[in-house]
Amino acid sequence: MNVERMRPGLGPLYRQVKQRVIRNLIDETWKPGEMLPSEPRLAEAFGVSPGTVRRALDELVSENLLVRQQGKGTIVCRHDPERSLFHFFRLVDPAGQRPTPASLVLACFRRRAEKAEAARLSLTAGAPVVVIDRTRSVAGRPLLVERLVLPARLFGELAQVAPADLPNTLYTLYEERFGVTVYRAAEQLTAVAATEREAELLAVAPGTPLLEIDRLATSLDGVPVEWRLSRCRTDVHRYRVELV
Amino acid sequence: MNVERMRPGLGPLYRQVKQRVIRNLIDETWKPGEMLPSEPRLAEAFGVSPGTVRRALDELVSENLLVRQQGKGTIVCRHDPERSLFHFFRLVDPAGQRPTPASLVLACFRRRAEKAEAARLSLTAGAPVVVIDRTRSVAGRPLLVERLVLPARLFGELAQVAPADLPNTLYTLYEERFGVTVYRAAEQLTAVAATEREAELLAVAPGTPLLEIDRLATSLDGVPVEWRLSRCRTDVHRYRVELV
DNA sequence: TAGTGGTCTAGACCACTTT
DNA sequence: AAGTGGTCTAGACCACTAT
Repeated sequence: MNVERMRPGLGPLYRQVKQRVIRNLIDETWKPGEMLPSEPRLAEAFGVSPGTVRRALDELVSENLLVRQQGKGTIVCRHDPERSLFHFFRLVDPAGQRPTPASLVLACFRRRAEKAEAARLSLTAGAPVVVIDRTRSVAGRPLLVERLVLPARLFGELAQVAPADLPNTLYTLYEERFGVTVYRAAEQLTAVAATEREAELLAVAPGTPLLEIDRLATSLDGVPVEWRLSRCRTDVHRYRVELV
Repeated sequence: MNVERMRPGLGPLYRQVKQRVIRNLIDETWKPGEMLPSEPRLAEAFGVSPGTVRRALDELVSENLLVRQQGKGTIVCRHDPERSLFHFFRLVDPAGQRPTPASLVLACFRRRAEKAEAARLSLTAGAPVVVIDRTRSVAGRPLLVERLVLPARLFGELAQVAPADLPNTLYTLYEERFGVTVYRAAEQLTAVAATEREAELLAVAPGTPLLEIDRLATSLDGVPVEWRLSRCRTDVHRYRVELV
């Protein structure tokens, strides 16, 4: 086909195809869980060869945005409850297994962003945010306490949800209810001492060392959508990372 | 070529090619820093098409075992001091920059493995190991204290090296002196309280929360080659992870 | 100029799923 | 039987590096 048509110096053709696919994911032309057109069909639609489409999809699969199913087709990744946990939750038990924590929402309300929050979420000072405080437990034992801060522009109605109705795996909710797909996150870990309140919530002595996880999650288009600050007991569970 | 010749049900052809390349890396047919034969040459040698070789090399590049240099060729990754740090060292300063820590070796000796050490390194009970205790500092300020345990079978002579001669980036030494390439590691993080000795070495109060990093490093052939237990101050530096 | 990796195309055959 | 992704091949042209 006519290569010139697609390439005003924007790099390799397969990356342009990849970006067009991502755009279709952002505007929900193809929604999570849905199937994409077949590779030959996409190739024709984009005016490139099947091999080029394949390479674009390869990258998207390796970035966990798509899943291939041999003989069936390619579908848009979904934040099923399992995936949500398996993908971003890095705490494992002594046997290396991921636990299934249960949430207890302590508070869920709307207010203006504090300075640090606005900075972290790239919001203007004082922009409205939704704040969620909760604890998560495994087998009845408290594991962590955390605060989530979200831009109200994206998640405004969240503050009206009854705390008890907030699901355990929020990313599924973000996706199904607000059309926001979290697909990348950066975490920063430090060791801190438990405050009085944290100690009480986690059933440990004040001053106990806790693992603080500071996570900033971004959506498909690179916009920060959630700031999450967790403090975890690590007497049983540990944070696991594979370095390649 | 004759596909049957290479495939007794061992999976895709390009993975068999990949394994053959890895074997050549293990037995040092191609050493770190050296250049591989060109892709057409490899294709001929392996009796497959260039595209298949390319796909095998693609995976090895994405696993950081090879580096491509357009117009020149493909070389075997080397644990340069920078790479060594950039690749496995996850602590960053407040600006997100990786520091260049300086090492101070406290001890380096040989003894029999303790039970936990043998288990972790897949050694028989009481097998000889080399133990290194050291601290690492940034800008004169202590950052972490750590103990490394290595199988003496692989690193026997290490115990005879004068502590002052041990380089800052050990993985370079492992590779150049002992032919051991570390290419994968798993880390487990917990929060712990500083002991008296750690507090002294790190210039903090006893009981200060520290980030404990438990790292098991494995070589090309999947054998554990180093167990490293670090305890870090996180008042300035933080452990950073990207979740994709 | 020759050789290398980087990209793109085109078409074959296989394994799997669906109808 | 038809359609899908998975693999493998073959050859074109480009960008870069060395000489």
